[in-house]
Amino acid sequence: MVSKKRLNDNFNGFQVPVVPRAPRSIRRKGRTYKKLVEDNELCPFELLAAVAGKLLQESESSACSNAGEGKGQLGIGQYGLVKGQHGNHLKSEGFDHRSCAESAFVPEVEVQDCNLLSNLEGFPSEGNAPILECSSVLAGSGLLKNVNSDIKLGFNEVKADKMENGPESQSDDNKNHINDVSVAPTSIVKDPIAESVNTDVLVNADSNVQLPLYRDPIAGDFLNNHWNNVKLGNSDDDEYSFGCSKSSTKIRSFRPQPWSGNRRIRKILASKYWKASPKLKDYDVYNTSERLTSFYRYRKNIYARERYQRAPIKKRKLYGHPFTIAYDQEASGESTSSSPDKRASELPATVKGHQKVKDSRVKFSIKSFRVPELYIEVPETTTVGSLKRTVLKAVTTILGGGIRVGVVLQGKKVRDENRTLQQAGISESCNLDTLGFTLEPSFTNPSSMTPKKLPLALPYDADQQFPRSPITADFGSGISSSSDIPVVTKLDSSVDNRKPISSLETPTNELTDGSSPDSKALVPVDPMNVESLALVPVDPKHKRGEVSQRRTRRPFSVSEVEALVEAVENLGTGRWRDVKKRAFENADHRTYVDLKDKWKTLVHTASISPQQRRGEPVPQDLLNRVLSAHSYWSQHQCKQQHGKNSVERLKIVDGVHGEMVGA
DNA sequence: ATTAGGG
DNA sequence: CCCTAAT
Repeated sequence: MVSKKRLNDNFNGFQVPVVPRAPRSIRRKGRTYKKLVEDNELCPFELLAAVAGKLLQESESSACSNAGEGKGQLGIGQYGLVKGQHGNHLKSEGFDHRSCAESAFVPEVEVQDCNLLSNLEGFPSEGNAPILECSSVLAGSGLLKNVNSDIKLGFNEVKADKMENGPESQSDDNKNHINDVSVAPTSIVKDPIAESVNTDVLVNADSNVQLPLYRDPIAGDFLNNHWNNVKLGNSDDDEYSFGCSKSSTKIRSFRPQPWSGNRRIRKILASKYWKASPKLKDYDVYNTSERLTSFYRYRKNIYARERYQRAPIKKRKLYGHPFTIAYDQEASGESTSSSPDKRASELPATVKGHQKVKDSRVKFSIKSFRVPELYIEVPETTTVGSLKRTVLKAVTTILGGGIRVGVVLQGKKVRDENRTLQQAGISESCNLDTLGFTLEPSFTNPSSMTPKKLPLALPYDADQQFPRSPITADFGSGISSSSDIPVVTKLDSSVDNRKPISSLETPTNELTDGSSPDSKALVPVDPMNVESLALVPVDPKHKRGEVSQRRTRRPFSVSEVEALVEAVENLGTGRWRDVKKRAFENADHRTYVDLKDKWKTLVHTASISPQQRRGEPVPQDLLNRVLSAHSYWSQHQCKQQHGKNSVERLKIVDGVHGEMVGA
């Protein structure tokens, strides 16, 4: 928690977030879900994955940073796969307009500890601010070994706003590199269609975006310490696939912005945030992401709305095999209690700097990251290239909003960042194969089932320039979509304004409650912590290897509440399954139990004074309806009788409160 | 698989 | 939201 706070503070406005993760929820999902699942396939965006990987590295490095700076690089693959609507498998085929991209895959990225990294690359440990560089990685290509501290993110087209935060004290000045991430949409250059999947080359961008991430250079002692690595390969795609919702099929949302592949934006991050915690221990991935966040934050232009979806039925299965893990090392398994000394001895070169290093290092090779579901909507006439750009934009938007990395073990999110890997069950003995990482936007709106809200507008920088290359032509169509701009407007004034906006602005706090936990999602392997942790008996609750995680909190939106109220008015309480079917058929993350619980809370909320209510305010009229319906159904033991009659009666009730009418 | 309730 | 018990 502490950390959480810390983070928030740092970020200034960024909230933490809600994490959109794949909902584990699925406790019971009806066939409906299955259907969805089937329909949806994963579409990987490598970018995100790459970024995520980067982040991870970074975070690690940052952790290390205290001691020294680590460098990590991320590679970003460019191509994302999009599935056809029906296609089940990921294919690299061209996409349909409507296809939903569920996830992006990233080539494997190997993340090494900072330490390792630092060692490897030798960047000067001192002084430089590490930067994350994301280079593109081709699929298949494997690991990035290099770790440089720089991350580069290039956004094509995006204009760079310059965000500069002054380099913080940290110093980075020059040192901090700005990251350029270049994600070049390959497509741009090439024929869109053809490229679909494979293409991508990374573009180098000259680009521009730089993110200086990091903190002061610190001694690299730290680095030295760890050597053991466990590799974890992630293979899952699905685990969290965010499905497209069935109904929607379409992707909603982003305003397409065309951009040229070449352009890049540069931004500077404030170094401040990048600082790593002084101690290695705490260091969490989060920081990294946050840093990024701050970095991007400025680009408010674009909003991507995300929905998190769940992979319904399969969820569990998926969870089961998200990762492939290879063990490099010996130690991890033992880690639990092994004595430090012993380990140390085991690790050769290892520990120079730290004495503590007892545990072995865990090396993670992340093949892909699951990205939250993105909804984008473009005209059918748009080109593939444009689509790609749109997707990219959406992705970058998300990134801009701040990305967080979540760790999922056996389908459960590991939220406690303070937990050691061992405690979390991430060790050889445990189920490494069930380990997964997710990228989570920091700001997200829980999607509601309501479509109307869904559309997101992405405000974008008007000024952005788009190259006028041949490609540009393509854009044209895409751009046309940009006509959607209005959408943006819509967003602002949208009905729900509160929601979307709030989501952005409101940070984390609220959402966080339940969900924020992510902030601690990644547990860096910290030798020191390990030790200390080792002393502590493992929490009985968590079996080794398994971390139980609560579902992410997804506050009901007003529209959802409205739908719920409506359904209950008509169906009565006690028929949650029906309510679910009737009003939340497409909301995979809302189980009937959730609806029941929500109703319970609504009744309570309606009973208390407005001052005592928390969270997103529910319109009083809705609350009145809640009370009316509750009252009504309490009197009419409805359970058995509902049906038509109910409607009538309700109306009567309404009269009383005057609200019922709705639908 | 649902429902009801407590935590 | 989770968990459990009872259906």
